[in-house]
Amino acid sequence: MSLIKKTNPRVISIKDFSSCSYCSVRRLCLPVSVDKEEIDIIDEFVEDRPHLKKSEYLFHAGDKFRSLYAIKSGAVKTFGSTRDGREQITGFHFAGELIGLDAIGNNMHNCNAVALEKTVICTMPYQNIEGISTQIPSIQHEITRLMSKEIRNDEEMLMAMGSMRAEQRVACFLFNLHRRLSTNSSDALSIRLPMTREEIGNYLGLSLETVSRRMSSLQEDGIINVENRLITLRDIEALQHLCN
Amino acid sequence: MSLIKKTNPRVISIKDFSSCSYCSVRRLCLPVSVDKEEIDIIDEFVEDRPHLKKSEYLFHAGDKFRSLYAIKSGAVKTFGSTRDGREQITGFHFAGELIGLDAIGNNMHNCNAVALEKTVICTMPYQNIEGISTQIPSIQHEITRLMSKEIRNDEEMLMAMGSMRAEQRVACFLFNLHRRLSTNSSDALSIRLPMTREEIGNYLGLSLETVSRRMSSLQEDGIINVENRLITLRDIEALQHLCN
DNA sequence: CGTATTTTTGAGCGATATCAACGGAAGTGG
DNA sequence: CCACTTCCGTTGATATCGCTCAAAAATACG
Repeated sequence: MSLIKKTNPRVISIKDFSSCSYCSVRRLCLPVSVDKEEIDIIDEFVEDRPHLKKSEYLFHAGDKFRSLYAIKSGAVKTFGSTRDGREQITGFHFAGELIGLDAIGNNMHNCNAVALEKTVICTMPYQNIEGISTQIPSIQHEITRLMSKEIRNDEEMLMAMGSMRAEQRVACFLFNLHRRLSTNSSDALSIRLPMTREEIGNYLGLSLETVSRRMSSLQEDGIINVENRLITLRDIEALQHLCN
Repeated sequence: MSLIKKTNPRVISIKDFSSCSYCSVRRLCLPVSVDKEEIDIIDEFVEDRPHLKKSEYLFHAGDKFRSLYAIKSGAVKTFGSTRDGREQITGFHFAGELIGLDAIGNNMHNCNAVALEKTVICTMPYQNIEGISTQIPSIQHEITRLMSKEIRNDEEMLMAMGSMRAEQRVACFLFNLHRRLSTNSSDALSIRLPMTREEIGNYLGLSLETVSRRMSSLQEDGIINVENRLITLRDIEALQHLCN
């Protein structure tokens, strides 16, 4: 491939810009601990990169598990449905994050995944991943690491839900977003929320009104600025302190 | 090993009764999808089987991650500490269940694990597991499956915490125990709780008084019987219905 | 048998949910 | 680009669930 690149850079550059090598979130994604040549192998097993519009489903609960999905850009929510029809959001996911790991266990997706905004997805068929793992052992290790991290995240969230009051939950939620959206090069001091207050409340176990009220009080305390969906962090120390 | 067994059965039988082959929870544990000869290999990498008394630690948060632990008998709680010193329980674990999976990611235990009663543990050094995975590929797959299952569990719990009222949470908690403690051969209609009301409340995000009250009301409704720590399920249908 | 721990039950209070109304933003179709 | 509609966010008033405090009963433990 790199050979072709030299001889015909114009055509190839189109593929390149969607490839892992040129992906802006590569350092957060599966090929994190993989060297240059190996990325091409990973690239090959990325099946396609569908563009989702807002509210489009990536997968439904009950779907057969075929692939893991990496978010190239945009944002996704995952949620289950209670029998009485209401949805319960279990996570928000951003660029560089992998979803579908919870489906490996029983070969079936256990939640729904919906784009919160225009989103680009890298589809990675799990069979290919398992095959590739023999060639690149670090991939298996990386998957294990990511799963372990997800368990940790969920359990952190459980701890929060068990012991925190509304204001703490909201603060914790925002601080968590801050951490996840910050990169080596930039601190995410302004966050444009891709989800509604209702979705935040659903996720945090609060009513949408309480989310709104607690955001207002965090603003009054000079910790954040709220301007519709644009949240500006004014005192990160204080925010972090609320999270313990 | 099976050779020695024939020549000197008396000595070996002692080892056997603690070995995986003879373990009563084998079908729930790591060697679930492994055939006879392979079990001996697994047996070999089980380092030791410490007996924990009530309140003894299996590991502390911050400990270097060395091993996964399977519970042979007894019960364990895992919990983290908030900065203000209180503990937040993230899970209860019973015979046949594996703990420590969340530590693989950052090579460090992220929570504490304490025996709730007399408990026997199988210590499985992770290095050995990784090594053995090349010999028994199904082991790696099994670990992945178990991690995925834990993610699913945690997310189910998150859904519960986000949307359920106190009575539902308690009902859900009991039904979950029922499922986990039931085996092919027996339905766990009577459950002897190894944890206090306070620990249940901590786990469910409720006060110990509320746990007690909601158990009483479930009893009044004829759904369960409460006799100190012995819970008898009288109407499992109704219990399950509350969980939704 | 006595002490400590755990559990139950009651009373009052506080945090958060629910209900309601309004204003603003965003999307839609002309 | 504007008018219309729908969705979203804020704020206020009231209701309710679950917490805290308190005390006593039941159980476990040495």
